[in-house]
Amino acid sequence: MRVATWNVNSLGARLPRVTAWITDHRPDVLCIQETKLADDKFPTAAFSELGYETVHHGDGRWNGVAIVSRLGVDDPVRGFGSAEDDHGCRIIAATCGGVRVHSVYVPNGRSLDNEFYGFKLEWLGRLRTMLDQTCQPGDSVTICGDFNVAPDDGDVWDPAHFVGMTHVSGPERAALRQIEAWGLNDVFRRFNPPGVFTWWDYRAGDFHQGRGMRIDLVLVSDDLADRASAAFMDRDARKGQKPSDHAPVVVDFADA
DNA sequence: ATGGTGGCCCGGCCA
Repeated sequence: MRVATWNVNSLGARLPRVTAWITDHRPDVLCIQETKLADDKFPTAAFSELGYETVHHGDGRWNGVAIVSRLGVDDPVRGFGSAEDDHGCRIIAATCGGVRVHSVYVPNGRSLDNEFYGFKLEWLGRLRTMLDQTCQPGDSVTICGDFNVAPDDGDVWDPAHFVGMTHVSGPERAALRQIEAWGLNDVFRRFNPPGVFTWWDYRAGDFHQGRGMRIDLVLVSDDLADRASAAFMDRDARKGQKPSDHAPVVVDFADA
């Protein structure tokens, strides 16, 4: 099974690149973030033509998350599955080939003194609570998406540059560890050294200068972690005309 | 350097 995650920064602007990428890499499941589409504008047909089913959770201009799967999209849940607001369509779940898949777009947080930083920490806490309430230890589970947190200093181009900023702060990293402590593994690092990034600011030539961060993660339960056979970031997808500012992350699993 | 670029959709927000 091949699982991928990609923050496309507007599926409307990126659809040709996304369908071409799917054709080239044939993921079984692709989690998409920042579709920036309302549900009624989601390009279902473009994916069904490629053999994929989809579920989407979006209300228009901001955020929006989707799961694209050729292993089914059973029991979809939009948002946190409760009355709690997910702060603008930032999480969707579905079961794909027996694996409970979550596509997440964690709030950015803006800055440590901004109220949105508090929302970010709350949101990460709610993600852990949702796991406790909807998944059982022993289930096959993955949470894929743009976490807007770099797990450790090897995941940013210059730790000194980020002192006092979001994405690297202690509380964010602690909240991420609390999610992993449910029983999830950041398997990418097993196959890649520090300094392999997934996001580069559009500005100032950051991509070409190597000034990036690894904030797009594929977290998997122990059974999946045991079967992980490869993990890579597709740098080519960040190149060329009209790229997203994120590259896709791909993890392969041997059959059970 | 409070810059820079890109997406939304047309003035300003968001990343």
